[in-house]
Amino acid sequence: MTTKTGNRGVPAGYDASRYPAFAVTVDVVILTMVNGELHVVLVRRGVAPFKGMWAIPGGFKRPNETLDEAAKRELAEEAGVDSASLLTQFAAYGDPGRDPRMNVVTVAYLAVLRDVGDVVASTDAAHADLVPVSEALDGTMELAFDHAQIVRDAVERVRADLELTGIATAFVGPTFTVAELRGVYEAVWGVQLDGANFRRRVVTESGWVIPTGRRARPGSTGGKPAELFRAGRMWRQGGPIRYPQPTDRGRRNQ
Amino acid sequence: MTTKTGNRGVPAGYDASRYPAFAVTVDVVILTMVNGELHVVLVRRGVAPFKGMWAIPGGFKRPNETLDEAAKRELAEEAGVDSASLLTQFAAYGDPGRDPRMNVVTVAYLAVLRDVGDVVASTDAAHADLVPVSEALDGTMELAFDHAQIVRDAVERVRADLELTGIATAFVGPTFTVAELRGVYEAVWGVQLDGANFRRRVVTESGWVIPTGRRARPGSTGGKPAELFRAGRMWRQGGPIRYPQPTDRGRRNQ
DNA sequence: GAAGGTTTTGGTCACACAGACCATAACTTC
DNA sequence: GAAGTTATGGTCTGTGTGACCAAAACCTTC
Repeated sequence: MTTKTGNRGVPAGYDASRYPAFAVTVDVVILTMVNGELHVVLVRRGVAPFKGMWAIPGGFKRPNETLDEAAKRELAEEAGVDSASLLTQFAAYGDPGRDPRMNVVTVAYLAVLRDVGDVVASTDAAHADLVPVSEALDGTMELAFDHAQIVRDAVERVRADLELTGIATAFVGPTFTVAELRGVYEAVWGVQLDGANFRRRVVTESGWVIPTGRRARPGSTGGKPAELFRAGRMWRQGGPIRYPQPTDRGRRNQ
Repeated sequence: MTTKTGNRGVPAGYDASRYPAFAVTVDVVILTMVNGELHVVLVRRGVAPFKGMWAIPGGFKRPNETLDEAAKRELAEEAGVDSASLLTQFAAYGDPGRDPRMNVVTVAYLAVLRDVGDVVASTDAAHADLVPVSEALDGTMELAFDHAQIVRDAVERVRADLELTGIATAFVGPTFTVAELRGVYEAVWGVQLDGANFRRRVVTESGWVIPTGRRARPGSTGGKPAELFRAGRMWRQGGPIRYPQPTDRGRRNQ
């Protein structure tokens, strides 16, 4: 490895100080399902700039870590989460002036958590909060930097990945009911799916869900107790559900 | 905009020099169709490190330009291309040691060109070359930095985008034949598609292709001259062709 | 404990679509 | 002309999807 002190083998034109220096940050959009609605983890900024405004967790990348490692570290430090079901990079932002202090290029990650009822409580800083994405993006909440755009892009990514990857299973626990899984699709896409058709798709074709034999306790509103499943291997190669195409056929109840 | 000299409004903790400095580069994977095969534009590095090896075009981001602008500039400077049909960011790479000189984070872009028969000739540096991606990735060509992985990721992205976006039309000219368009899918996916079924899909349903009334001159091998089409508006909302699902039904000729 | 409401879960039906497969038209070269 | 090649239009069949119905198994309330 060539060190900065020794110039051997490196021509004179390659003086590192000649090239513009940037700070590189990693920001993590943490999404999860709460009460059948998509939520995002936001923190309150305690320092300028944008002091007191909401922001997504993030921080500076260190020279000796990869981008993925930095994202994992920030996830743990700022949101108090040890391991997410899913952590993927999805975009980079580098507009001049996006940070008033200096030139900052940020790499954005998408994290999906399951069952984060205690995340808000467990974070030691106690400044992290779960906010519905609808509220975070409807303009009433002012987000720091270009974080509103970053959250928008993350949600857009999830919507697309729902068809292409097994990201839906990252929103639910290790065991789950069919209705729970369907709720993920309905919340992220903002649609209503037929429960019977959804079940047929994932439970009839083998490989998507594996029955555990146990049943979930019905909610306070009653109903037949649902079977509990584990995620199968097929989720590695995509998702079983496609975004519903509007048909002009039977639209009886409308 | 806050300058580095004045510290007004910024707390003492925010000394920019305290945070690790990175160089930020933008690299562009330029893909195009040549002779029914997917090709990538590579340049020979004239300077260390990796002098003499192949690399994808790229360069340092300037502080006063956005990432998208930097990509457009590099596309013009290094490959001699004024405007690509498509230029999208798709990943960022920041592993420590990926550049032996210093800490470099690179943002990778995917560019798709149509009709680049003269690109290689027109580039003033005359060091750009069109290489089949199969050759670029089969291990015989040594690519600088982590550029082999970047090209792999770009191709993977194109494969997925073929179903989701109108990226297929970026590979063909402003007017094209159905067979030309089908060739894009066959080359990128590495599959054989039935010509009749493909035509029915894109030409029967309106909005995908618009007939121009003209016909293309048949190739030297003969055949009925094909109709020339323009791309319709539907490509904005996705692609009409899905990756073929292997069926176990009629496999007569095999 | 009976009644009514709710959720799960299994089934049917019809339509659209995708893939396989001809068949014909319109060009090329030999 | 004859033979080969490509484009283009058509048919057919199995599969999948969406809409819908109905029974099963729980809850709460009277």
